[in-house]
Amino acid sequence: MTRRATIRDVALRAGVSLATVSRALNGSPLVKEGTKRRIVEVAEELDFAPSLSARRLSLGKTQTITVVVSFLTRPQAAERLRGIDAALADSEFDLVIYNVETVEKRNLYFRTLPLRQRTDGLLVVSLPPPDEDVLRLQGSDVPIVFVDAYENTTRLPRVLGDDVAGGELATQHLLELGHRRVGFVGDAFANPFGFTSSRDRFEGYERALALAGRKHAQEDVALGAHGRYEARDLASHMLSNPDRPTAIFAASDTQALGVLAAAQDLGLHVPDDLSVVGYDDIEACDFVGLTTVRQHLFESGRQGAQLLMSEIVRREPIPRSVVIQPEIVRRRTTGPRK
Amino acid sequence: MTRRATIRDVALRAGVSLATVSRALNGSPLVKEGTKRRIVEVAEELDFAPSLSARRLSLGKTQTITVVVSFLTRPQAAERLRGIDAALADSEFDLVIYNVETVEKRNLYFRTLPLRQRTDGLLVVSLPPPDEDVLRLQGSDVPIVFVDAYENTTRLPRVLGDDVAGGELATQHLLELGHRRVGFVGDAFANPFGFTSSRDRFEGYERALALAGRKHAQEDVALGAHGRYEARDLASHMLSNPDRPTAIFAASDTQALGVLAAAQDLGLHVPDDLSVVGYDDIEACDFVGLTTVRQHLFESGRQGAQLLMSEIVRREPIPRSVVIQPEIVRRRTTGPRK
DNA sequence: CGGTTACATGAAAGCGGTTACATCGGAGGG
DNA sequence: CCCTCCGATGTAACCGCTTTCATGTAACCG
Repeated sequence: MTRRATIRDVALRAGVSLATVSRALNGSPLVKEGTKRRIVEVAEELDFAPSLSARRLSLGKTQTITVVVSFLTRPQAAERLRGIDAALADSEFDLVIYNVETVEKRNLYFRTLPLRQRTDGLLVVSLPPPDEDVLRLQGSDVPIVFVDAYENTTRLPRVLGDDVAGGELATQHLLELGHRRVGFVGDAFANPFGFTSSRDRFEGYERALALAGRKHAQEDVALGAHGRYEARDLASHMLSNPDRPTAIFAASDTQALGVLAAAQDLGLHVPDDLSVVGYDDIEACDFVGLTTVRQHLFESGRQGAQLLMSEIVRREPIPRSVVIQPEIVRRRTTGPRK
Repeated sequence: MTRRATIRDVALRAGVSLATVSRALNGSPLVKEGTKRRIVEVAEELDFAPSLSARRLSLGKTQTITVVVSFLTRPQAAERLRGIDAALADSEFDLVIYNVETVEKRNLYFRTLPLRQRTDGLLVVSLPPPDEDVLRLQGSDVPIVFVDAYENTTRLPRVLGDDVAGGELATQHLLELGHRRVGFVGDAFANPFGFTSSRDRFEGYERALALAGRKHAQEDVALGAHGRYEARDLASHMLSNPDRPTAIFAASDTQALGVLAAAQDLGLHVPDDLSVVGYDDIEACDFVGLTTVRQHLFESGRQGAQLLMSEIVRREPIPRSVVIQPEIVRRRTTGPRK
């Protein structure tokens, strides 16, 4: 077993030509039944497997879908990836992954990946393109779909959650429970990647307040770096004030968990002294009992992948934006204002 | 911009031959500095990018590492994947991913993926090969490394955690705290994928008990399907007995979280009434305060990928088994027996 | 000043498939 | 009975790159 069999070897052994073998193995109707059988037999005997590289070169297709995802290990990313995998699992496409955790990597990938020579389609997850690449991406000959990337993707095909609506939902829920002062803990709006979810969720928060004829107090909004510990510190500060909000909406579950930790530190009982709502509905919510806004993560990945496939395979025009509506999931961290 | 430029176009425009362009672009020292500059210039003008398929076919390499991973969305898997990505990020290899959640998929992948024509190397994560494939894998011409797969990989290169030692560590920790009756909640030992972690951790548990001159009571061991809810039910039952263990070692963090839920249901205070130790050290442990056994997930992925790379690139003989030792992480769910 | 040598470049043969086009034998029609 | 046409197969070009081997040139040497 020194060298893998090629289509040539099969042809020789089966006593037919290359072309016939290729046709037979690709199920062309032009090959007589008997010949086909013989060829398949020989192919198995020789343990033949076609070279993907050769096939791809010849076909002029890469048979590959490239996924560029930011912060692969965040639970959201993994869940979306599974949705993508589900959509691709029974297709002929291979799934190639690039993980982005730095701006440099992002820039590099946006410059080098959207090429016909590299991939048949690009799926970009949770990563808005940098300004300088937008135009090129619009004119790209490679189909691209963005999932969970709002900024700079207006004229590109994308699947989005409605963060504003989600923020409104969360805040509304708290207001309905009778809370008058609702705090907000989120990411700083400006960030190197151009993530907008915190900003948009905040917008929904403001809108809900406005609809109730309210406005947030300056000190009820705390923004900082993403992360549980950072959120805990922010919340600690906010809650130490004796004149504090009775509810907090956090821009992500991770941050909501930080808020919960802060409450615990301060001896505040949840939900009696403080109600908390998060965002995303990651797995941890369930066992912590965190009320949150559910994005349909798996679904967003699946739909993104399907959009991309239909564009690639059927050359269908892509609807510009698919929006997936969030929903509120009530658990144990929210209750009526006491 | 109807057709992407090929190396031919560059050659033509630069007034040199194909060969020279290829050499120039691949940094061969054989090309005169001036020529090289001109070629690079023209290449940029034409926005040239080499076809990967053609390159791969010509080189006879796929420049691809294939990762087969079970249950991609489990936090462990994602973290390991990140380790793999880290090791590969600056290499020339693309990362192709196959997610396995059914036995059928597993069988399919083990049969079709380990081929020179498909990939330069295979990294199998948390998925022991089925019996019938072991021999073929041993004789495979594609370098393969297993990560976190014990069964059927004895004669294959692999990176393993020491589950027995981990189980012993966890149990020892509880014994040192003065607990006399330590329960075990884990997965059924038999399962379609051949996972062995629960069994091995149990073995460590027994060993620690034996070293302390103890033996577990029949009713202190509960096995069932993996999952938080399943574990909660098992623990509920075990803890309802008035004559119950004062500590429980769970075979995974997920299950430990179930045990905690059961304790809460029964009004048992942790750690005063019950100590709980998990396994894995997933992210949730930190905010729940769960004492656990840390496997070095990121590290295991990284080392697996590196092993594979060195085998591929330098044709180094692979050390058979790399074992990564677990360590105990003390948090708030364990305390002295009261 | 002719011959060797080192260096830069070109020509062409792959890599392993797919497929347009040519070919050939036999069935059907006039 | 010959011509046409069709279905099955073969031939060869091509996909775009790498690399061996040949070639030309200029520098170097005795």
